[in-house]
Amino acid sequence: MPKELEKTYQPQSIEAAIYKRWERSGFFNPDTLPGRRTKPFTISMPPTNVTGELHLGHALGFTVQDILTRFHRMAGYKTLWLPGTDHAGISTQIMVERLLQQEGLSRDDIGREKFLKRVWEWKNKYGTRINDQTRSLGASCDWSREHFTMDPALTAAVHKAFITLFNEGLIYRGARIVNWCPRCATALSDLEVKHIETSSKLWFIRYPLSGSTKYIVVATTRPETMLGDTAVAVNPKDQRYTQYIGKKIILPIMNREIPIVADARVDREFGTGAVKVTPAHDAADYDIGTTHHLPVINIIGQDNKMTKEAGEFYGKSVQDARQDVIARLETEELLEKTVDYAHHQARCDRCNTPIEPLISKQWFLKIAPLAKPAIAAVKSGTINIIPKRFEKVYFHWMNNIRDWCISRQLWWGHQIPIWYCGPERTVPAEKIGFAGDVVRQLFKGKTVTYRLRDHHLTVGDRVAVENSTTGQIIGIATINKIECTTVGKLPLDNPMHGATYSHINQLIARFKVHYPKIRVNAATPAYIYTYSFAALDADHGCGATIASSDKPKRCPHCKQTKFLRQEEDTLDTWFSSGLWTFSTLGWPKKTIDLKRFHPTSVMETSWDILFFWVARMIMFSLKFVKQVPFRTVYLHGLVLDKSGKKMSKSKGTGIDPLPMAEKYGTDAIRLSLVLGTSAGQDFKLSEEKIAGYRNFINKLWNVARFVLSQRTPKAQELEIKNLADKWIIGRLNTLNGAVTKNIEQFKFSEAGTALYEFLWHDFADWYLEISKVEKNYGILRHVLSVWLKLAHPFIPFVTEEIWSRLAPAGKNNMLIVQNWPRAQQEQSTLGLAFIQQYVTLLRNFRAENKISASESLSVSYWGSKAPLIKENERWIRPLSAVQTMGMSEQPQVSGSLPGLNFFVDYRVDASKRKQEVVALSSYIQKLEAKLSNKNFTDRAPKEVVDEVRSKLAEQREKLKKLL
RNA sequence: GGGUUCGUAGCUCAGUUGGUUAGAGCGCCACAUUGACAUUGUGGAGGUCAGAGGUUCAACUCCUCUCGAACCCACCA
Repeated sequence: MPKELEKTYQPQSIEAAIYKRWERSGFFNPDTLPGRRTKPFTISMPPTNVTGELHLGHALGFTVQDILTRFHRMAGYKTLWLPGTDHAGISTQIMVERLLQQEGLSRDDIGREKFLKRVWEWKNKYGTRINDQTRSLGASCDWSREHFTMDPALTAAVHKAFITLFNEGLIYRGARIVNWCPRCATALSDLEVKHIETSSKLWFIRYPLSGSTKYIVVATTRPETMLGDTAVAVNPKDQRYTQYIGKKIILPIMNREIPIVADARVDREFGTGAVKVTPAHDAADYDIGTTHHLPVINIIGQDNKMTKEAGEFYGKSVQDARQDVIARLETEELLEKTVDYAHHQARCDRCNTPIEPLISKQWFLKIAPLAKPAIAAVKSGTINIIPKRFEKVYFHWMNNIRDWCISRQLWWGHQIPIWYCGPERTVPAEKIGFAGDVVRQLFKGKTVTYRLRDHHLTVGDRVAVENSTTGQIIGIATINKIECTTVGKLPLDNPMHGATYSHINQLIARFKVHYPKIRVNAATPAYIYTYSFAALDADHGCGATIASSDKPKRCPHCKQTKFLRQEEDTLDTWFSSGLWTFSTLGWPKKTIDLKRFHPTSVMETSWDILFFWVARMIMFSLKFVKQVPFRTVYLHGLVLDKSGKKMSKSKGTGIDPLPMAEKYGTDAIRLSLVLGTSAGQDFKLSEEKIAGYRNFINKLWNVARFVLSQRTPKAQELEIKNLADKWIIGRLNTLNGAVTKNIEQFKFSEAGTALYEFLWHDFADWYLEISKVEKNYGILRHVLSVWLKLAHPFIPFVTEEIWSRLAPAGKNNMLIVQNWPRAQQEQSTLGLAFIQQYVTLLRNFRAENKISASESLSVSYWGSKAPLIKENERWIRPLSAVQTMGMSEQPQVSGSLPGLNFFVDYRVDASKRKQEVVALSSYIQKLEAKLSNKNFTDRAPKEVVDEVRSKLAEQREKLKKLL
């Protein structure tokens, strides 16, 4: 005998024990699920960042995923929900850096190895905590298959992916302008940069024309970058400036002569129509600089300080340099004016530091070739995105995608599986998918042509120098001068900067061996870059770049061992999570799991990582396993605080899910996250809402208490004995169908709301009350048990607990593995619906006439439906709080329904009745107007017209009785 | 600059392919209450569905515009 239930539901004492029972049962694991299951259902849990603790967004995601998982498990699928955590490179590193900061240390103080040890300690602590929290939210995921993005198996997958892409020439290394976060001291991808509206100023600076007293005025938000200007650009169609195109300007302060170039990208409307061009520190200027072959002068270093190139400002912070430059310009009367200006400033997504665009050597992934099939997969419907409107956003982003900077100068992450043979990290890569550079080099007084295995080199880079005729590495040298001249067209589609015609044939011959896919194209302009080297280091590696997971035994090219050194950069954290759906199933090994569970069924995550993650998974999965990673993407909205802002722990506006779960129960939290919300739509959540669902859970608890308090012989369980039985079974069937359909269509709110309405209103308010009279407790118990199954995906804890007391015990008799109910035959619910209206009218009568409860009422009723009332009088009386009731015709009418009149023996307030007459008349008028409209009767469907007709007749009859 | 979402009862939000006198929860008002449940029950008040046009027999729902709010993307210095 189950011990008696507490008067109110106490989640705290129940949840942990139930979770433990589930976990021990093995039901989370598809391999140990009972029953014959052939069709797989897989969800790959978005790996939780090990940065800290869970927030409500996680709780929402887990809830939706758990609903889907539990539903499919009960519906007979071989169900796998695979959990895991993400190392979250930059975010976690920041957390640990902050921790160190409290100890007065920086990561450089303790070094890479010790720092990583600290991060692992962090990861172990928070990874465990997060998994515990995930358990406490009821997630029915298979912990035996749990993964972490830096597990050895997943690291192997990352290496495999990187090396494959590298060998195919899709990954390359080059010096490009990138988003540099000075605080994190790393490059970032475009996605990791947020644009925040900032009020700033626009400075108008005079640039004197060379050999003239005239000047051109340029406008800038960053006056300090003028030190690195190498041109002024104007729109070629701008009448104001056409005469100056090709002329020179003397750059103030630096006194450097720079050209005026024409470029269509310059907006004539903005500022003065003339733009200062700083290729080294602005992405747009970088592009202009590339077009016009402008020199690139780095005046800002990675430490956010001015470089030697900044002359007298060397060593100053960017902010100080700005003030000093402005002051200098003012004293030289070159500052025309300053105006207030609001613009969007680029900031680091993680630490909010303003981004400094810098040229630095990074690894990039050519992503357009991967994007193409990924676009097709969504376009063809192989992948479905819910809600659909996000498909548009996806297409827009994918169609405009730019190469992805995948290297990070972080310590926490997957170290790039690249090995260099040589002492310097600037030694360029060999197999990088483009032809490379051939340079004429002035060295030791002789002109020799060498080949460099990279382009976009800058002064100060140390490079491996190879004799391109013999292929022999001569040494490692430092570039101290670069010049550029244009020579004409080259026959290769990749920019072969600096190739001379005499070497092209040799090169093609060479590259045909290494890069059989290289294509020939006659339209590429070529330039000769002449690099001068300061010194040659004879003790060197061969400069080869080797892609390898482990340290190679020796350099495959020069066979030396002593110069091998791994690339120090790590990969963007999203590179590894992009492999998540298949790396966690064993890829690159051909595992049974991979075959069975991939593609996964549903990807459930929040819309704000559509690009970061979802898009990348689609691209990588198509690339590496030739399958979509998932069939459906369900995007949930963001949980907002009361004021409609994204919840933030630092601002204290967040609701922490775990104390809430402690206070109100996990089931209540889950309902509050899923009910009244819709896919992709952000929503506000308040504690009051959670409390409301706690009340519902308690209501359920008490319903169960009542049901359990009644003895029921098993045999009579499904015997429909009366009108109410018929009705509740009918309603239950409808509910069953609706819940099933709505979950299948990802309409969780509708499914949950239907469950809520049924339990509280149909079942508790009506059926349960009736059953106190009718005492058909078999049906009562049956309905509750079916309802528990239907509701289990939403509120697993309380349903499992009640189930354990309702059903015979036994491992396989846990609710979590019960078969999903199938809707039974339809039952007519009309009879009871009619009585409900009657009861409501009577209750209404008492309330509106302010008849106190103690006063007893006597009611007579008659009409064609009267026998129906007569049959059920025994429970209608208590429900309507009428003491005496009988079938007999009366001269007066207190109220009526179609086929039923009733009279209450009580003096009533006449004004109430008057109000009702007015309302009824106006409604009747409305219906009449509708029917007298010939257009309506002719064109509207017959059913609609008939409905209006019968309604009108009904209302007219009602009115007649009232008068 | 391009794009998206939202504007429905005091508050938080539902509203499926256009057809019910527009719904729920919370709050409010009135009444009830010792046996499933005060984390309760019964009843009620409260909305010209942001505004203006249009399409239609019929518009909260479709179209256009306007006004508010939020967000995403983008190299206007």
